[in-house]
Amino acid sequence: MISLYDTLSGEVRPLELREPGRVDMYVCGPTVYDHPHLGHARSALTYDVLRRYLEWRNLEVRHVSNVTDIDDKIIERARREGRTESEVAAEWEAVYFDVMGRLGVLEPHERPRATEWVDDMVGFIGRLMEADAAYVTPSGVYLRVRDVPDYGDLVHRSLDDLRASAGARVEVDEAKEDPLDFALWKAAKPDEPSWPSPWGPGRPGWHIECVAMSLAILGEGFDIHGGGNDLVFPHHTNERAEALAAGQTFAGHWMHNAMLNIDGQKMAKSLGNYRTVEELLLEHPDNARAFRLLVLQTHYRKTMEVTPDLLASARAAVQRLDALARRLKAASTEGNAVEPALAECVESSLDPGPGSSVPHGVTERGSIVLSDGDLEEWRTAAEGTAEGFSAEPVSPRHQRRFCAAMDNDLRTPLALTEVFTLVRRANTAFDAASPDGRIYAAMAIELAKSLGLMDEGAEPAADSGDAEIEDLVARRQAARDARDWATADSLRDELSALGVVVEDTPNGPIWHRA
RNA sequence: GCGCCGGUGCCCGAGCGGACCAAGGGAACGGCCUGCAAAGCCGUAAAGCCGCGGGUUCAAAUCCCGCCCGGCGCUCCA
Repeated sequence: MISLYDTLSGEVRPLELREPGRVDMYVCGPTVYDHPHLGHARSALTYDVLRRYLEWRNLEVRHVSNVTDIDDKIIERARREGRTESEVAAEWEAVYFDVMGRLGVLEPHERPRATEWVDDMVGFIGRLMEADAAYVTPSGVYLRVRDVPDYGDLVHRSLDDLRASAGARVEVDEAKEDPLDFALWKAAKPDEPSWPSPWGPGRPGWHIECVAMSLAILGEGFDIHGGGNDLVFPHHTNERAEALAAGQTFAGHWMHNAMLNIDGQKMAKSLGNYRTVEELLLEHPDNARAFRLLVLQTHYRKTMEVTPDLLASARAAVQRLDALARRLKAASTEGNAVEPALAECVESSLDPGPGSSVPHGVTERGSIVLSDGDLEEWRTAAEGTAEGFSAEPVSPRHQRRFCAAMDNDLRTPLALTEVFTLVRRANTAFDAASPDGRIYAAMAIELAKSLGLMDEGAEPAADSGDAEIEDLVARRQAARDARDWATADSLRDELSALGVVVEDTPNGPIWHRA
């Protein structure tokens, strides 16, 4: 049973799926006109982790995320650069997905572009007009907010309250019936791209695209609608109003991630502490995973801090995971992956309890290296019957706690606790030359993978320098065997000059790039 | 002004009524391991009793009231 905080009801509620076994989620994506910043990254990572976890629990996820490729900012940039809006949007859309990909964010299954769905939006507005929920003014088509039942429910504010602050910052269009009414369709202005409509040429208002596309692609009552918490009002409130006014059932669950602070202050261009993801990635090769870890170490509904120190600390933690992965690899005799069997073990300890509507288990994952014997041992160990093993039932217990934490509104900081506890147990067991080491290590890595913390096709594949390095490592080992420390140390210096770190283990030396 | 969210050790950050837990990560220091390292493990005491002041309770970091401080939102915004 997986529960998530629902902004609308204001409480953590079980995720009731429209269709058992499948989760349909729509997440508000970027407006593509500039470099993606760390805030975009946090948001994308939040939903990436949700998706990965749901999939890891064997749910089929359909993840849709829009690309807003027409709006004021894009028009402005296009004008400034003397290009077309679609050129600007195409450029930044490519940058966005490239950057997110480098952060390990899985691509949404569908990423509809607003400009390709204008017909649907026009159709949707047409239905609102027919229902007399909207009206036309010289500047466009507006939704009549006062007729929408429970308009302010998502922000938990009354209509009067909202009305009181409406216009406080933005000039109110006198033609509107009510200051809260918002544009569904903006009448074309000179030199702006426009599309035809029954109300004259123009372009869609901000909110209509998400309603039209989410309902068209996922259908009524889809499971989760997500985005940053700055979208709760007005964006999501207005999307919801449009859907309600059209008589359509909208999202079942509203999910919002919190913002982030840089060096203790909100990140803003005006404060000069605006950080792009590209800068982050350039700074250090491990920053992609370090940032993900940082995101995971803070609950998604809480403002997170980003400072150079925190990033460095997260990098150290990530390296700890990598070190364990190397240890596991070195300790595994033959590289025969027996993945499905391990998955079975994992699944056996994932029992969500009676009455759960959520299927459980794990999807197939590659690259955990264990022998068949290990698995058998693990299984019996889990039953607490095998001699020489103490891993039981500790390992499954950590996993259960991990799932319990994740199931309870994605408490990733708590879930990580289990991962790192497993890491320590694994290392302790390895130190003691206990067979438990591989079990703990495999489990720790499996859990880390479910959060996207371990690179998928892990093995970076031998590159050209490897033969040379292997040779140096071997010669150093030979020198050590001959107790020729001077030679051994100078060879280690050579390796370190190549950016290679050697670690001596009971199973012989292993090395990795720093 | 209205609404919301936080204030826990050197830093980040769990815990949200009692137990194994004030978790986990990072930093620092000491020790073990090591030919030396790296990695790893172990330990760190009397000023962390959980922003401050009251209250509820047999029992509160956890609930209630007030106050102080910080952050965010109120149609640009992840």
